[in-house]
Amino acid sequence: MRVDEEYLESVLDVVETVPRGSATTYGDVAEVVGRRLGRGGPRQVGAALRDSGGAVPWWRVVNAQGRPPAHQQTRALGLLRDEGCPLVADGSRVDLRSARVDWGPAVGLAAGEGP
DNA sequence: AAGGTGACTCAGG
DNA sequence: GCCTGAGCCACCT
Repeated sequence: MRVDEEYLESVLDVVETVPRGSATTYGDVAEVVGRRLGRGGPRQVGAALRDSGGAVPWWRVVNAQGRPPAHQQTRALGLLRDEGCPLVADGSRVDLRSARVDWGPAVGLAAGEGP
């Protein structure tokens, strides 16, 4: 499945803002992008990142359990560990309680970001 | 038009 | 913690 250009761009935009050493979830990205475009969901975010081909720090985007995508799991966890992102004790997943970026209720609606 | 698919999520057992 | 099933959205046969 592919996503259209506009959606892809928005997703990349948001993911690029995730600072080194933290992470976010597909659901959160979907919420912010959805706020701007009024469409999409977590699955669309996944599709967008898949299509983006590494143009953004995709490894900072994990699922609701703090687990990176199955295909790139080892790779992602390694990168996250290297950049100092908080992981759980066994390093198998991100500790979202401390690593998760908290996007305020208005992120994505700031002037110049919306349609 | 109809059914399949997936880098998702949530509730249940 | 792991597995299931239902819900989900947009694209692809």
